[in-house]
Amino acid sequence: MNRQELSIGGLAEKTGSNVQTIRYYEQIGLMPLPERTEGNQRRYGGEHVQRLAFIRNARDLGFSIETITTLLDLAAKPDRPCAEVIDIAEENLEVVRERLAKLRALERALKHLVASCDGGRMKDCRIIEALSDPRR
Amino acid sequence: MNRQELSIGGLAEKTGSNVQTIRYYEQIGLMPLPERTEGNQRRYGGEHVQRLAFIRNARDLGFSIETITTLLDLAAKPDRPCAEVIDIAEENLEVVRERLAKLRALERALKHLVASCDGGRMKDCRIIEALSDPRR
DNA sequence: CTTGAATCTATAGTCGCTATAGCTTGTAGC
DNA sequence: GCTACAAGCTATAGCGACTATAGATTCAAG
Repeated sequence: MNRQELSIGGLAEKTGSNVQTIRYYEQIGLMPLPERTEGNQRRYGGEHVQRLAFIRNARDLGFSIETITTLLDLAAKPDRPCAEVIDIAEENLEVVRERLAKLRALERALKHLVASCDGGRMKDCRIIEALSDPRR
Repeated sequence: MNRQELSIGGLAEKTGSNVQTIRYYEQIGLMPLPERTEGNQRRYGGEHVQRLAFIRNARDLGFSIETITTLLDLAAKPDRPCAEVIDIAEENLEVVRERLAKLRALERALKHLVASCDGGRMKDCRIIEALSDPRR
């Protein structure tokens, strides 16, 4: 009772994942094939739990699936320098910062838009007007 | 020479859009069907230009296509009160703010992650370690 | 044994686009 | 009128990361 004992639902619960997502990850090769019962049900052990935790942690931090694949490959090589991992994390941080900048600009524009209209009829609506502005 | 005179490429250029996107908008019903030449090419006039400008402006502000459909419907009713438009814009602003909060948290986590590793071997890599933390 | 929940595979959908293949039309230049 | 090339057309599939559903099987509890 310490080998592959988790059903897919059990694994999902343990890692805050979704059953469908786990199947999806298996399909795309991100999660290795698990053992199966005679009834063809998946059974997972500690290594799968760990790997899925890694994946979900990385997803939560905004790493793409492709990047996670790379990170997992790198993590499997204990004697390599971890400079590459640092690079990847830094790139990701940069992307997040760019997204933040864009969202901030968007917030500003929306705030301004909302403030520009004081109610009334649709034909005088400043929001509709602003949205109707010609482009370029 | 002032009726429907713009080709789809012309419309795309005038509104900073993409030909494919315009066709997509037509397919999902967001853009009305235009007139056609004998050779079956689309030809657009001022009303289409205006409508597409509205759509792109709204998309730029993060409104979903569904919401834009609603806004367009509302805009077509000049005597209605524009309270609904204000509500929609405010909701959208709220969504943007939530996304901002999430991204800020993400930036913080990533910043911390990047700072936690000072190079070395993969087996001592603090980033990999952090990603390997158990869930929940 | 029965029942109901969980599991399975296959397939399609979500959101908002974007790309491509193969064919036709339009336009400019000769 | 012919040629060449760009732009147009429809149909279909793909992108990224999931998510849902249908119909069938397995599992576990009573």
